[in-house]
Amino acid sequence: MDNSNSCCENIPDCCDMRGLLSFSILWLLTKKEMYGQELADELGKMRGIVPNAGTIYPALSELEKRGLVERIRRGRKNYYFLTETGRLGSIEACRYFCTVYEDIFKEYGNTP
Amino acid sequence: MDNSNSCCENIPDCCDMRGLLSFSILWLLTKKEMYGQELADELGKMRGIVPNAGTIYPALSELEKRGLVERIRRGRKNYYFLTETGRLGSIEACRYFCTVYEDIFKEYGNTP
DNA sequence: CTTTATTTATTGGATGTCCAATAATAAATT
DNA sequence: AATTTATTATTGGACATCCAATAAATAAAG
Repeated sequence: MDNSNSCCENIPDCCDMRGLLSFSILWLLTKKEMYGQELADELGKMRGIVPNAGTIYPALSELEKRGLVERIRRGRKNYYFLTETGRLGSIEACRYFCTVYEDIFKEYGNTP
Repeated sequence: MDNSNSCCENIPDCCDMRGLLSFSILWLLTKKEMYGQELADELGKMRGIVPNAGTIYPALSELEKRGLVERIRRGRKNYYFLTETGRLGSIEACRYFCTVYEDIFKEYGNTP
């Protein structure tokens, strides 16, 4: 089984890169509605590791509980999509995120 | 007391923005060596919240234990600086970070 | 020398993220 | 109908990050 990451360089082992899961989910959902596994796969493309079911479903439930996402069932899939609160919240969070890590991106990002 | 953040917009409440503390510390230490409170203040400038002593000192101890930072005492201050491993690790982590969140930065970052 | 301020440090509790393991449900296939 | 596959879901344990509260050690100020 190929465990290499299609998207990014090796995952660093020098420090913990956990966090920002809910943030990333909200951002992905600004692009299109997705069901659980689809979201997990997209997160895998971003980060190089596909989050486990025990990681993603509790996060989705929490976001739903907070009124940031809703779901609709189609066949056996639960499609998640942003509420208006979730969409506004994601924009706010993305702006904050970019301000916080701006300098790191200027230094290491590929800005063509 | 002015608790407003000098650097960034309001901290979002839609999702958890925790994580990446050790990553941020390592990055700050690529700029200059710093003592604990100085690091906490710099993190405050970045993120809008100054991390508590109970947050930052355990993180520094862990980084030291892993051989990523060392410290030298001057007066009552412990100055932390990167080891060679820490410097290389930080670069690796920054590259990974920028790849993972590239699209968010393209969308929300201020790229003049 | 005594007091004050700075800096470092620890404890305890909360929460989010992480995985492995297990299971339940529902659609598709045989 | 029975089996297989896809998808959702939960449990339990680990760890990083977060704060409030408390304290100790050291330098500076009086």
